[in-house]
Formats: sequence, C-alpha cells, structure tokens
Amino acid sequence: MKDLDIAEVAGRSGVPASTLRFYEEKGLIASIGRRGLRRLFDPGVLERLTLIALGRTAGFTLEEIAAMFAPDGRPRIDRKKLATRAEALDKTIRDMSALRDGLRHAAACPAPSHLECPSFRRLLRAAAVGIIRAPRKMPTRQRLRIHPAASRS
Amino acid sequence: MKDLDIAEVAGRSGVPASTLRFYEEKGLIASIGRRGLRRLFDPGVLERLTLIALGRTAGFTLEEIAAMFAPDGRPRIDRKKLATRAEALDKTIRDMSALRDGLRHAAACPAPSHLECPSFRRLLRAAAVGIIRAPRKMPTRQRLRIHPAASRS
DNA sequence: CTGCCACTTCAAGTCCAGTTGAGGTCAAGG
DNA sequence: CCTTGACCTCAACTGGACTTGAAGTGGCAG
Repeated sequence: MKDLDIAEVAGRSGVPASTLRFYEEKGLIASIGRRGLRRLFDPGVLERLTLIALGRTAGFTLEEIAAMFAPDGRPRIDRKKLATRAEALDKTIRDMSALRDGLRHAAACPAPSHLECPSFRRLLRAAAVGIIRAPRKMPTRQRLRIHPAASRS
Repeated sequence: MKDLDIAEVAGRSGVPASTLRFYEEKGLIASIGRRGLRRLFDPGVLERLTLIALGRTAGFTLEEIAAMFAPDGRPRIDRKKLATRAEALDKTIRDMSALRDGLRHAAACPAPSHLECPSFRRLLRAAAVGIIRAPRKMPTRQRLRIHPAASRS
C-alpha cells in the first residue's frame, strides 16, 4: 500500500492534521519520512489512530496510551491495567445507566418540581452515595456534540 | 436544621472548600450568610451539590448546570435537553460497553500481539466506524480515580 | 486579652488535549 | 520560471474545572 501524506491520513481518519502533528510530537504516532516538508505515514497509522481513540474512550490519558506501545511500535499491553480499566469502565457504565434512566424519567415526569418526584429523589439518594462521595477529579468530559454545527448563537 | 459552615459542607459532601467557593462564584450554589468571614450554607446545599454532581456525570458543563436552576434556586429543567442528554448518554454507554468487553477480552486473550487476535480486530473495526470518524471534541475525561483515598465519613 | 488557625480574598497556576497564528518552505501546475 | 497553496515550525493561546499561594481577618479557647 502506498504511503499517505498527512492530508490523506486526516481525511481517512477524521483526525485533524494539527492533532496528527501533536500526536507525533507526543510519540503516539510516527511519520515514516517526508516528501518535501510533508510528512508521509505508513497506512498502518490508521489502525494506530483507532487504537488511540479506543484508549481515549476507555479513559486513558495520551501519556498512558503512549506507554502502551512498545518501542517497536506494536501494542505491548499490560493486561492488569486493561482489566482494571475494564472494571472502572463497568462502574461508569452502571452509574451512567442509572443516570440515563433518571434523566428519561425526569424528562417525562409530570411533578411540578423534580424535587417532589419520588423517582427523582431516589436517583438523588443513589447519587449521593455513588457520586458525591467520589468524584474529586473525574470530569467525564462528555463533550459529545450532538449537533456539531448548532452552537453559533 | 442548623446552617452549615463551609467546613461542614465540605465534610458531608466530600466537595473541597475551594470547590465550594468556586461554585459559589459561578452561581451554582449560594451561601445564606456569614459567621464572621465564614460562609454559612443552608443544609439544602447538599442536595444541590448532588444535583450538580449528577449533572456533571451526565456530561453537562457547569455553565449548563447553572442554567438549570431557576432564579429562585429550584431546578427548572428543560425536558428536551434532558431527553437529548439521555440519548447521548445511552450512546456513550453502548460504546463503553463494547469497549469494556474488548478490554476484558484483551486482558484474557493469549494471542502474542493483540493485533493478531480476531476479537481484538473486530473491536478495532467497530471502533473505526464508531469512534475515529466521530470524535472531534468528545474527550470523555474519565479521571475516575479508582482509589479516591477514602475521605472520612 | 491574646494568640491560634481555619477561614477569607484575589490572582495566578495546573492539567489535558488540542487549536491557532505568524512567518517560512517547497513540489507542482501554468 | 514563477506563483500558488498546502504543508511546515514554534510559540502561544483555549477551555473547563479546579487548586494553590500570599496576605489578611476574626471567632473562640485559654
């Protein structure tokens, strides 16, 4: 397969060129050469980017992800770390599921104020143990832009 | 119920005093007076903090959360926004579930390199459609400290 | 009455993951 | 040959959510 220049990688992966340069700087990906100034990448970089995206979704920092690639570039993954993260993910999933149900209920609930709705109060009580007590530093930055273009007001 | 000073609120909620001041500055909570310099809070602030934590877990920004409280301080919640967020949450949950399963498999898989494991490759392919193509701006910053250092009860 | 010390303010700093801007280069098309 | 424009570098900036540090204050135990 032919090498890809940065624009092609950006196009195929959806990852902006600025981010690709940033990732290279951080050692997350490597360009295989240049054509003029232009970086050239091995097509395998696309798989690598997928792995990076996966790692980010799992909650690893870029630094941790970088550490998961052996110097030869192949994923060298710490199984214990993976299992630990799977557990954390599982807890987050459970919290989020409860929350999703709570949101759905709140969206449909006819009580004048949510604070007067028993289901909502149940959610609050559950949250008080599960969430309040824990979060310190866990933003869960869900910037999942539902409408990527909408926000211009 | 007696009013709580900032240290009591911090103690009961697990939210650091600095964060409480920060939240007050942002209009997310309000102190009800002072004893000397010390802020005093209505005990209801604890419920409010739970609501805030909930909102953060759901992926709302502090600003969005602030907007969900009516000037009178009671939650005035936009049902459409809630439903939308529930959908987003649901998608995140689905993504994370697939990922959790993938992680569990990877942690147990005996293949020499994960890239050679068919299940892992399946996960990669799924991610390539679901994640790579989408993410732009959706970090999901799971700084879920697994061991929150167990603050006092 | 005095001193302690947990609180106060305000500004600045931190962290993560990028993005943006100014100024520069160079392969290719006309 | 010359222009074009997509790429290059490097530094600085962004945003969100806090945290930290210096300097000040005041309620309360002794």
